[in-house]
Amino acid sequence: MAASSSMEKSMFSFFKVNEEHDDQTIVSKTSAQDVEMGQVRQENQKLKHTLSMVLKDYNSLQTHYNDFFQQEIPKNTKNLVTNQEGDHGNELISLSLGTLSSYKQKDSQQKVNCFSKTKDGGDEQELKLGLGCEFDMKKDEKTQNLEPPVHNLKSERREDNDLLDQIPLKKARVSVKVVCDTQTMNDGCQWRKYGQKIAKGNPCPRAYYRCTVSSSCPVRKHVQRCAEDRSVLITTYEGTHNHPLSVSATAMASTTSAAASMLKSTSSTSQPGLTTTATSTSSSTATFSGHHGTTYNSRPPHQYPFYLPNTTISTYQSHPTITLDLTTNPHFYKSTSSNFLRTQPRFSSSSCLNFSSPTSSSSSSMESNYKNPINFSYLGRQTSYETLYQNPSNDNFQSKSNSSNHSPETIAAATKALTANPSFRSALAASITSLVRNVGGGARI
DNA sequence: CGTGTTTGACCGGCGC
DNA sequence: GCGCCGGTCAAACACG
Repeated sequence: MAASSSMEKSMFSFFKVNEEHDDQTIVSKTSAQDVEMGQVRQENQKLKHTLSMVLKDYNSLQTHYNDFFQQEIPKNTKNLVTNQEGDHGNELISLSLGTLSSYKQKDSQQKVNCFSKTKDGGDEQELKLGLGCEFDMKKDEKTQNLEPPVHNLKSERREDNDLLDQIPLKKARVSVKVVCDTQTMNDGCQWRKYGQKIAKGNPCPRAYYRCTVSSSCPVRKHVQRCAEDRSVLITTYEGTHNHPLSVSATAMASTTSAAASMLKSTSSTSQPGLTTTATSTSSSTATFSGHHGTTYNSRPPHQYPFYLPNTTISTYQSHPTITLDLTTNPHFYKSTSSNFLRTQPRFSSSSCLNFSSPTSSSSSSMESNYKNPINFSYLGRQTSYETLYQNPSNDNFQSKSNSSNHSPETIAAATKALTANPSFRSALAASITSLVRNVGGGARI
């Protein structure tokens, strides 16, 4: 016991000493921690300040962005309307954009390439990106002057446009072909069926729908199964939504808008050496096959301002119509990013159309494209090339862009060109929202 | 009862 | 002028 008590004493003294030492240590540590805390607080303040600055910059940029569109779109519209004067039959096409939303895969086992019926409550969130795309479907000579000619062959240009010019064009239509086993594909909009007809040459009835999101919305669509392949659903959109689109509705709006942009460009770009095979009277279609399964009408692919896979431009019943065939699996999308630049000399942001087909479960390449932001970035680069290529004032950059050396100036110039391209904005809206959705796994925008 | 669909009638554009 | 055809209307009907 004695030993134990002495041990206790020594232990006590030990702890006592240690305690005193600890007190001193604690005091010194506390002061050190105070200093450290002060530094952390200062850093925190700095970070807060930085964050507020970033937010401020972001808001400022957003404001400028909105202002830019508010100024740019009416300006373009004004020009186009002016160009329409004295040109009967021309109509202004306007497709407004919102954003994409989360689409849930209906059934991974199901080989259905259409939009899911699943409606996410979060999709009700209304966003307006304001990426309007308004244009004249048939540009006359005045309009042509608005865009710098790619080649100095105006006479040939007139020939090129004959196909479209000879036909008094009505509202443009965008037709989307998807493999879908449901009666209609869910594109996010609310539709009300108002009619059904058996169209000539197709035993399958054509159903007519109108948008019911807004009572005054003029947008129509008709849905019809393909005569050759009943699993293919052909949805044709016409008109402009005059109301904010739900997030989920924007996918198709973006797609159709970008496609319509392609139509615009089609009717305004010089195309030397054109060979057409237009035959019909009320409908005319001059078709050629481009690379990677791309089908264009009237113009060879290397001359086309836009490069859309499996896309057909035609006029039907005096309606310029662009058909997006999402039923096939173009190896366009399988191009590696490096090959992408080398082998696809003329792209446009519109090539991103398939971003808007997120529920594709049958097309792995499309899906991979959808999930791969790299492809998008290259598409964007190609867009910049296209824009600059059409702009003689950017010859300097054009030569730069042809090389593989991408200096900061080059990137800056590309960025400038990108933001100036309405088509890019269209695809950007679709792409960003798709990517965000994809990355976030259903994250809301 | 409100909302959406069905379906025959009707309209307008176009070709002959 | 007539017929064809695409597109729309609107009454009847179905459904929740």
